[in-house]
Amino acid sequence: MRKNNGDKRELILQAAKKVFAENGYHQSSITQIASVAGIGDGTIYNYFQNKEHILQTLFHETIYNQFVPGLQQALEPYQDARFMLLEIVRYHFHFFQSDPEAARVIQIESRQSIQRVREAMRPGIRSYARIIDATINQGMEQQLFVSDIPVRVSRKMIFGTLDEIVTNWVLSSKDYSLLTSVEPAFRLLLNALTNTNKNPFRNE
Amino acid sequence: MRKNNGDKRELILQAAKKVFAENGYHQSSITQIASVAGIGDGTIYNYFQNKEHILQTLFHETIYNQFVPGLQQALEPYQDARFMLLEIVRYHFHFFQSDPEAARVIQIESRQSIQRVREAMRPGIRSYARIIDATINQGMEQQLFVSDIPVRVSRKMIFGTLDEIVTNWVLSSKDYSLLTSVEPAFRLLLNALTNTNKNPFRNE
Amino acid sequence: MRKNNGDKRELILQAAKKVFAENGYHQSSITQIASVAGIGDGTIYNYFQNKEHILQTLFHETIYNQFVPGLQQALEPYQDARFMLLEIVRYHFHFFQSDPEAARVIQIESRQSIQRVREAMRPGIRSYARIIDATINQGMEQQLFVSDIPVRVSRKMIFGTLDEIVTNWVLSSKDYSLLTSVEPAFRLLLNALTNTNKNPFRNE
Amino acid sequence: MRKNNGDKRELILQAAKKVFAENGYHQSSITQIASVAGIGDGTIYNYFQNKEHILQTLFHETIYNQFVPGLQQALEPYQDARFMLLEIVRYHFHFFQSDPEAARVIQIESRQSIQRVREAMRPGIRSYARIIDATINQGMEQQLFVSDIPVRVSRKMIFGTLDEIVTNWVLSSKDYSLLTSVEPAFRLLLNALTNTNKNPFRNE
DNA sequence: CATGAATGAGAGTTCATTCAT
DNA sequence: TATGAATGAACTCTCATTCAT
Repeated sequence: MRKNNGDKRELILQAAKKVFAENGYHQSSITQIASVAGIGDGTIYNYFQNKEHILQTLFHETIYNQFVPGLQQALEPYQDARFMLLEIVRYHFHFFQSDPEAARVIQIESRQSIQRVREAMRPGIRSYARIIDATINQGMEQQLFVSDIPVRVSRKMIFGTLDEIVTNWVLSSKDYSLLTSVEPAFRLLLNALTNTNKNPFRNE
Repeated sequence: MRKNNGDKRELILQAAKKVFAENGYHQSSITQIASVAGIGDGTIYNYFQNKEHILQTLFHETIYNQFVPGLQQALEPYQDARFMLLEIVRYHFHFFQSDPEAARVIQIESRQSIQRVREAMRPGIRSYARIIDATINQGMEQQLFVSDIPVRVSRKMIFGTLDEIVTNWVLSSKDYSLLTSVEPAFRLLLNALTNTNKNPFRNE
Repeated sequence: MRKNNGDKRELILQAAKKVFAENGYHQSSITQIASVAGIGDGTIYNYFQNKEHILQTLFHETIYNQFVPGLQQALEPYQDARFMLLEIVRYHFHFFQSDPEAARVIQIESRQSIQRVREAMRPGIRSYARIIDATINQGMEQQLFVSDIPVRVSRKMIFGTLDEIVTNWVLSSKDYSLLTSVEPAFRLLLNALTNTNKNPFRNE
Repeated sequence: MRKNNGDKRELILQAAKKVFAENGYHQSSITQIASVAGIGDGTIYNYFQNKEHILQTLFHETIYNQFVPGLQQALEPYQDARFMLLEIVRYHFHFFQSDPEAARVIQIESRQSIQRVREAMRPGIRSYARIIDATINQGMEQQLFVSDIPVRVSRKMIFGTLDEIVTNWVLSSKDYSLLTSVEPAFRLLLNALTNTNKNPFRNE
């Protein structure tokens, strides 16, 4: 049975993920991707408008179609914002650890200054942001989290922290498990969000 | 009297910063940089080995020669780790706010998958990391900061948070001041490092 | 049906031969070659790794694949080393006369100081040298040629003489036939190799 | 005392000889030559019109001003054309052996297909040719040399043979003395010019 | 005369994209 | 739909030559 279109499209995406992860977007050529996919160069253009479009799609499908839905599902069981935060941390690390190539492409290659690539990233990023925001808001409603910090800033802290830890891991030899960072990262973030210090410079 | 090397070299770096910030490294050409600098293409090669070398130098000079020394000086007056943390936050935001082009290049272009570029960044990044680590350690010695979180993780949180906030600002229309984020970001980070949730899931 | 590789490759080689013959290797550009071949610049790189490789191939194909096999065939009928020497002279002049562009490239451009080019020529040159050496040895076995001169030196005389005559012709207006030199050159070389003078400085 | 013009001109020529011999004409840069000469790039243009002109001059001075006069002087004592031929062989090999860098430039680098370079070579070559021709003519008048071969062809044999031997030596590791070739080369050439094979294919 | 920083034309080469098959 | 040879714009980089000092 001949491969259907869906398969071939996916084939190209997987090949591109591999090649981008290995060499970087600008150092990768269409010929390389086609070669890894075992197809002709021209065939790629039946499925993607251009090279840039592959990267856009790769990002969009990974974040918007995989990461975010998976996270939503993973959060469903929880009500307590603290548990939800823990799950976000765990899920984030787990996701990228289980697909290091995707991690590399997302963390490194998508940070291109190409405007169109950034725009393709936006819906996925925004969905993720909304989930984090909802969690923070819920924590505030549950009077578990500080309420005098703009949600936006808290969210950037959460995302920035997770992102930084993953990026460091991606660029390392990856000989340690990302999951060992779940606990300390969670505790830091929970600390940050938990309201107790009225006067930060108190000397009690 | 002839322009000395320092002048011309600096001229090229400034032009490159501008062009890289506007178009991104890979989308920038030597001809563009030369044109902005008001010099001939070939002149650039009297001062830099190649295009990559310009980017490397830009990073190194900005982080290692400007950012880090400035931060060290800014931290000198302080003893209390909490004040030092505040100064780190303030300085970080202030630095990039006052040179948005540098910010763009540092925040975005540094995410290159070119190994040599990453390596050129390393000394600067590591110096910065050492300063943050020293601050955290000092806070722990002063029994101000929690001591049961690996310094490495705390540092990544701090850096990741600041980085994320700056990146968002850089990619935005920049119509708000980064300095408005000093307070909330500091409070979050201080909370993270000072709060103690012995039992994070307690329901008191 | 699409042109096959052989055609396009040959097309490029012929164009390069023409252009190199006219301007010399270093004064020839890829664009000129492509233009003469009636193809795009980039196409050349589908068949040759780089400009140097074209020159190497040109040498190799001309000497190793054309000149030497043709000479071997031409020598087959002969047993007497003197007839073989005559045929070498005749064939050498005939070959280059019938392809003056090849002659020019071989005679002039081969004097490149580029090591890789020299190395590409070696197999062809060595094959030719072996044929000449075999002829000389045969003449000595047949007691027709002097046996107290190193074969190596005799071969250099033969090759040097033919080469010099061709080079002069190539650089001239080529308004005379190389073949007029067959007889005198042959007679000189045969004289040189024929053993009769015991005392070179005799005054008989 | 400051170096006078003659010195500096000579300095440049010597530097160029060295650099050309080492890297080849096209692979050598003005900057390299200036550097070896210990002067500024621009200074070279006070003494030579351009890079090509240096090569032309180098050739001209070496052959026309050094090689040829030296040969004329070396030939003076001799009357017998055979001794003159011997001296030509000896002198030719001696000259290039004692200045291998000159040899390399003359044998290899001057064989460029640049028309103007070839033209600059002509007077020197022609002078040398005239000396060889005179020697051959003298030998014929003295009834020592065969008179039924065009002088032009004999001269090409002589020059081609010597040239080929020197070229091979230049391109070799030069671990043998060129002078070992004096005797066999001379004997071959003398044979060529003196033997008489009225019927070359006789079976006596 | 001497300098060497500045120049810019021109080189070789790459590679995303097209399109005839 | 699949192909991959062909393309040529665009790139980085070199270096002979100039000229203000």
